[in-house]
Amino acid sequence: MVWMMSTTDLSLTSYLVLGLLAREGPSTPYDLKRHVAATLGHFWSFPHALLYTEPPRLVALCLLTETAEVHGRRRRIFSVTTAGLEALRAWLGRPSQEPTELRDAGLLQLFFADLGSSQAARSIATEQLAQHLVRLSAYEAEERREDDVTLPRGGGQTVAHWRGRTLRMGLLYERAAVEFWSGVLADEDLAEEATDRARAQDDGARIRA
Amino acid sequence: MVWMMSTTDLSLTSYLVLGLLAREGPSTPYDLKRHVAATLGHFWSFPHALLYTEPPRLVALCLLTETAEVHGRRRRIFSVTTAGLEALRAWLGRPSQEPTELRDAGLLQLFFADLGSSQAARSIATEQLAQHLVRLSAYEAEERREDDVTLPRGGGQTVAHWRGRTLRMGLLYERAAVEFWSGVLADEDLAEEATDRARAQDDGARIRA
DNA sequence: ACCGTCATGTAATCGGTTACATGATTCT
DNA sequence: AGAATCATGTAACCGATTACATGACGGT
Repeated sequence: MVWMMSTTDLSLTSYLVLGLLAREGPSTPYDLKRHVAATLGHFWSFPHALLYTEPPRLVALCLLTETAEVHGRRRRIFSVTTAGLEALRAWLGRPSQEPTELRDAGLLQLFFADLGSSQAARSIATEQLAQHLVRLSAYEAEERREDDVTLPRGGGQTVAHWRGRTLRMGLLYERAAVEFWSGVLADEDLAEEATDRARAQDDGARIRA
Repeated sequence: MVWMMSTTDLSLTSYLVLGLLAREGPSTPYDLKRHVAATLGHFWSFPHALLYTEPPRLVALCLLTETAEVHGRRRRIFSVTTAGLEALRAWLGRPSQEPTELRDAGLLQLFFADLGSSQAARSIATEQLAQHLVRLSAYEAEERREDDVTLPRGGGQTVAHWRGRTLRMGLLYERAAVEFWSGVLADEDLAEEATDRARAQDDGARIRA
């Protein structure tokens, strides 16, 4: 078999678009946007502009085709071509080895908290903990809803499995985050107690002197 | 107090550079690179080129100063200015609300695994699990080393706390990831068993017919 | 002296983000 | 009819990634 040109291999965004179109069939960028928002979008931001600009790129590579609507909202509808499907499958056949990219502004702030005010770490951790708790409970609510829909089917968990999985990864991450930030807060409390004690002792010494 | 121009607020990379310089004192981009590699770099990639191009940007904003070395390797040494420190502190005083960005190629592949071969999910999960196990044990080893260094000091955990923290977040994340991917593999095993059983039954029926 | 790796930097490209802008629908 | 939101798109900027390229240093 002749080896396919690697088409300067595609970005993860490309595969996202390719995959969604393969699964959902012909869609508009707005459709893509909604699907993303409901799944990966929870912890991996894909600004809507991306989902408008990426498909045309893929059309240029012959991995998609475009159908323009004539009246009403002249939206652009995209579909995968055979080549597109092939590219997607080829990618799926090569398990990725790239490490996870975990970018978190709060974590960066905590990392430098010692350079800020004495309360910096505490306030950062408080904020982060609050945020993660909110997201965690949102996920848990979504999970319950999902269960309600899925369980009645009984047995075969073949349908909408992918959806539950991103949900589950999000859940596990948020739990880890909550644990982490709680730990930070606890540490801070300990540290504060310690300095309080030290100060008290110091004051005592000063008074005695 | 007159409110500082927001200096078209800075990117996270800017704060990384600002913070490292504030903590470590005057450094070359290469110094920065090493510090990053030993801490955040584990799960947040900062290509070295960034650490060479970002400081000049900050110099232009008067947040850093540059000292050029004359002979030997004419390296560029950067230091924070008072304005730089101020910007850093101001940022630390505003706890971030941006959500975590969790970008993972493996997760994306899993999300679309149903569109690939029947073995796709399994091989993706196997690969990911292996990767995460490696990183997890690397973190654990590093944690032990860290403890060896830290514990003897006894009492006050004021030193090198930041380092342990990124380590800890990495650890918790990797544990979550290992749990996740193990779960995926288990699911796949169940699913395969089910289809095997179904096929066996089917074969049986065919033979009896 | 040579080789390998460490160290240092620059340039070009390209994808992602922000910002802008406007057209449809729906609801009141 | 008007407001609000949904839906749709474009363009410019800028940061990040890649690739290239070379200089110093340490060991043999």
